[in-house]
Amino acid sequence: MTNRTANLLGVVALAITDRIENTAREILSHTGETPAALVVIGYGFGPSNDRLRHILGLSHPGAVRLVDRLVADGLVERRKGRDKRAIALYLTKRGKAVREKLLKGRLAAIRPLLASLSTAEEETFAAILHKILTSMDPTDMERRTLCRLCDDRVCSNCPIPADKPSRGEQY
Amino acid sequence: MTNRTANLLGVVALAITDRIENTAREILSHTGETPAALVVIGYGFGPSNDRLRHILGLSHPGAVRLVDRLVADGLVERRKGRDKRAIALYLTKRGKAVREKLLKGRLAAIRPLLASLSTAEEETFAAILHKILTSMDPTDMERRTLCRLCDDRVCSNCPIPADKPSRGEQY
DNA sequence: CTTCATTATGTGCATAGCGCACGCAAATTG
DNA sequence: CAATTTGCGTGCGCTATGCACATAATGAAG
Repeated sequence: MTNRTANLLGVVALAITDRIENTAREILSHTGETPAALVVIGYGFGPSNDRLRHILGLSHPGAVRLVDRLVADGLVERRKGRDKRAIALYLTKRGKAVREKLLKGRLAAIRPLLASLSTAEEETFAAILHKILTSMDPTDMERRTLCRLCDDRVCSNCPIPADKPSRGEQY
Repeated sequence: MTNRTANLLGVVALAITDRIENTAREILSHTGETPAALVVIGYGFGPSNDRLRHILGLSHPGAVRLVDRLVADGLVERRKGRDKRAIALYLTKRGKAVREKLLKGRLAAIRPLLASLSTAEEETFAAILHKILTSMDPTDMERRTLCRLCDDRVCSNCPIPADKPSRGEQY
């Protein structure tokens, strides 16, 4: 029984990530974790390479090269970090614009799947999804990983990072 | 409002595909569409290269090379198709065993996320997921794509291919 | 305040997965 | 039976990524 539900959830999850990836590919000319990097950097806390790498689940060199690509595209800047060795990553104007498109495209890719639900059903659905996410109880770093594609502006009462480590500058 | 639900769904979808991919990576030493290929071929209808390629959303050469890898690993056999040019793909004994692990691993990766739900909640959740899938109304080929990781044995009343083209030999 | 470990970045090199352009054999069509 | 289409495979290249290594800055210990 639970297996049947799990299978259905797996199908929906696959359908959604397929759609999100396709949308991202049309907006950005990079795949893999690159779109996620743009979203994460765009939160504006100036992550170091190492921070980014952990959030994206990449190796250290992998993250360096990923940032290389984004810098080459004029989407990301490497600024000075709090150390002379550490860097701080920020989006350029163009980077912010692309990030915006990615976030909007992601939601637009998902929304049609909710169209067939009544308002009540959608509320129920959202409540269950919220419960699932709450039950995952991830560490702070894992939260960042989970939300690496999130549009935090639409995520009111977010079970993940909205209510978490100071949105200000560090973490 | 719908955006919030969409965002929550996006997070859950990402979490699940992450988990599924991680599980698959531990079982198989290949990534990308390779696990899906094993599942699809394992349905036993002897797909041609071209059929497989469409289901997986790959280019033609991409599918050829993917099959090359699986053949090299002793997981897949190229048999004669209905033409002298077409081939028919089948799993070897080892291929079937690996496929089994993949399917079990996938469900095991998803199941924990449902653990916090009550029986009633899970039923409601399954009903909504079912409704979403039904509303997608995909073509036959798209169904196969959606279900390219499915364990059809647990998919009773499946909105996708269980109730579709003859499970027998062709399609 | 020198020395050593740690932290943070970057580079050379290699690999996996995939696409494009092409070639060729078999089938189909007119 | 010529012309087109279908189906498979190959040469070549590219993107995203990892491993091993190099190097600079920081911090801790004597």
